[in-house]
Amino acid sequence: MLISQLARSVGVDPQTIRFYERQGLLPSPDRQENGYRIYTDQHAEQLTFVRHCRILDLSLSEISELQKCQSDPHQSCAVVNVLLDEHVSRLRSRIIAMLALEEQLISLRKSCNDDRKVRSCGILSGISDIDFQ
Amino acid sequence: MLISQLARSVGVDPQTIRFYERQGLLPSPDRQENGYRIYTDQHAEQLTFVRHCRILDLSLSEISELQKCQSDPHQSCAVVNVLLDEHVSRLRSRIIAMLALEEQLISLRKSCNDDRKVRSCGILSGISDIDFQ
DNA sequence: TCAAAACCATATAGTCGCTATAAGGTCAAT
DNA sequence: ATTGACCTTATAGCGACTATATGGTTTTGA
Repeated sequence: MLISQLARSVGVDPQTIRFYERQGLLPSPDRQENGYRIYTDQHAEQLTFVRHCRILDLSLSEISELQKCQSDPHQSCAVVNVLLDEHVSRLRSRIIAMLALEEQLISLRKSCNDDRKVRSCGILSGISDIDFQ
Repeated sequence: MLISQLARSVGVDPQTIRFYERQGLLPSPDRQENGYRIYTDQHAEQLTFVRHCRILDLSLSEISELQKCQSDPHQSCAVVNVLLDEHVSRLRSRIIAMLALEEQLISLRKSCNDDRKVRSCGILSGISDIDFQ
């Protein structure tokens, strides 16, 4: 399969596939005589794994850690568990921060509901004054 | 006040101040004879405004829009309201996406609670199999 | 008095995960 | 023979900084 076929079947850009290859997330595939990359179903599976990880918002280096684990199936999977636990807890604190942020923004927004002039608009002065502790 | 004093008082890096100046978010201050930037309290206020906006996760170009509004106090503040409304709704959808993500991750994490070997670990296979619709 | 530490300046490169562009080679169909 | 759709590599751009290199200036203290 050529790169654009793989790309279509997984739903990414061909450039992204070459990028993953350069980053070491996908093995370099064999080439045709003309230099074109040829991919197998196994490549498609690996690419799908990477994409699923990205949808879970894992970083490329986290993905590369997981791949190292995959390549040694007798190793303990504690590493995987820890990685995922840390990821969840980072996500959790980002969500909490964003909820607090949303509250701030909504209360700021309430300080100017109607269409007045900037001079008396509560939002701009609110941004200056608000107490971010 | 010199750049590092301003930086300390607002809680940013001096480099960030120079960066904001280059981006047009802060006016170029006067210089001493030796070329050192000298800042006034007004600069400190402007920098604080920028930082507060950044804490609210507004982008630099959104901040620049707000500054344009500030500079014309007789203009209607509808622009400000719209900008904030859009920001809140973007934030809202990011939060919703992240909550969904968290749920995915937590259920994935449950598929391997104990310290087995990678071969039978539910997480790695779960990532490959899970149905992202 | 002289040297080290602590400032200041500019310019440039790196971060992350792509995405876009340029410049060119290959291949099938018209 | 040429068009169009592919393929290749290399390089630059995004956003919001942060780090590094290189050099000038000022202050501190032994």
